[in-house]
Amino acid sequence: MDKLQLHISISSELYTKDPDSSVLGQKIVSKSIEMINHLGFEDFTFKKLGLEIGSNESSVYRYFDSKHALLVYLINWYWSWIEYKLVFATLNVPSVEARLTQAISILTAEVTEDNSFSYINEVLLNKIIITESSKAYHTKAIDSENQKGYYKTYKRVVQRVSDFVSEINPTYEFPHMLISTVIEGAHHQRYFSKHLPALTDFEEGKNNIVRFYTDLVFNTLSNK
Amino acid sequence: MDKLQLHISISSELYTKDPDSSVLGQKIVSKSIEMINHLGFEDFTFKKLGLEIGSNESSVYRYFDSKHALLVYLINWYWSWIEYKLVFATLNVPSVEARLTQAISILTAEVTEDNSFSYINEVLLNKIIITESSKAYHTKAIDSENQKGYYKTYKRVVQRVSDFVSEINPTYEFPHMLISTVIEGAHHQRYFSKHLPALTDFEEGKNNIVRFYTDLVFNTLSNK
DNA sequence: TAATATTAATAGTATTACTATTATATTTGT
DNA sequence: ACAAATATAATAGTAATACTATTAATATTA
Repeated sequence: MDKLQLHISISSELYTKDPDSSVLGQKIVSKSIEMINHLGFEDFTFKKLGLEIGSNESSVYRYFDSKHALLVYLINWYWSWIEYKLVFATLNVPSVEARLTQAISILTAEVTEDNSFSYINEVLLNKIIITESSKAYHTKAIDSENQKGYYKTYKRVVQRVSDFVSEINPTYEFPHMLISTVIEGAHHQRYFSKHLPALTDFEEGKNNIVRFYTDLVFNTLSNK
Repeated sequence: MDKLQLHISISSELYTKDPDSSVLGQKIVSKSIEMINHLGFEDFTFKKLGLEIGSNESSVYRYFDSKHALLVYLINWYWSWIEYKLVFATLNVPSVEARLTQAISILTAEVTEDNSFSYINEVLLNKIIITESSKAYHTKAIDSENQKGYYKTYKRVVQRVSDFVSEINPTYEFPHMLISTVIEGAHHQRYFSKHLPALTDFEEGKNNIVRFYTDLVFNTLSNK
């Protein structure tokens, strides 16, 4: 899939004006990914973004209602991209076990290469998901936003992988818990490995996070 | 432990003036727990707090440098309290397996009663931990704050329970990952059950979250 | 070319997260 | 009992944030 000109389409509730439809919009998305990484979401502002892209704060507001809305957009882009990778990687794999193994790897591995089929840097976006995404849904407005479909892409990914789990063990009670635990857990472990290593058993180059969650899932499904 | 006049002591880096040392300080802590629950951390301000406790914004600042510092204080109070419960519940339990079962239950169960041995409402505090605590450590200042000991209570709790894991299976590679996955996971599942139920298999009254994580841990430790 | 849409620039607002200063209580040591 | 020290309240102020509104300039398209 490396040089494929893939187009991720994002549903229209997630922006005011489609950022994919203009050069300015693409610059907004592309530069905001860099800046959120660099400054952290709290210190990132539309004013600073406008300055960096040689444009104006008010121009950014025509694409996104708020910086929260921009973060939600980025998160949905990310999960659409993961969903694409998931579908692609499991398309012609006959064994469910192998499909689930692939899926867990995609969900828990660090993103190390920017596939550069677009103006979006997936390596940096993965870092944003790890460090900032929880701020998007830990909000008082969660319920109304959920109704508007702000989190549907994420939910669809969880459902898709939970289906593999249920196919392997149809009587297993907690497929969604298992997969959401794996996804959120892996993100936490990657963050902890850099900042709170006492909470982790991460070791460079040993693929511990992917191994840990893969074993966790298959032990859980095989046992009892 | 119900009516015990337990005193949780919080190390002095975590406040400017010890809130436990005055009526005003206690009111600050007590009221801020209510208000953060009610408003969410973003909309909670020291100005609003001052108003509610019939005092002044600037008075609050003498106890805590910032609202971030107050959140960190509350988180440490919570984990000190959990640590106390952990020690108490496993004190005279001879079997490690039973100690670990107890520990997982304490870490993953919902807090439903305010033990009222102090001015702190543990039920509300548990809700703050679930919805707001990730905002405390997903910060650009994490590394310097970690060095100052802002997260040591949490790390100590993880270590304590990881020790049970290692005692049961000394060759198991990932005791810290396992326990931090359980803790963070359980908090996520409780939040999802209320706001994003598609990510969960929660059912009222069936104790699914505690059961799920207990099974996860013991399957992982017994297998292979 | 005119109409339309897009973008840039400017200005303004309420609120936030503080800091600094001073006045007034309250506590404490002798 | 009284002065000294300390704690608190009140007021004012600041730079920055997260926007909104308006107008002007520039592209695009019909």
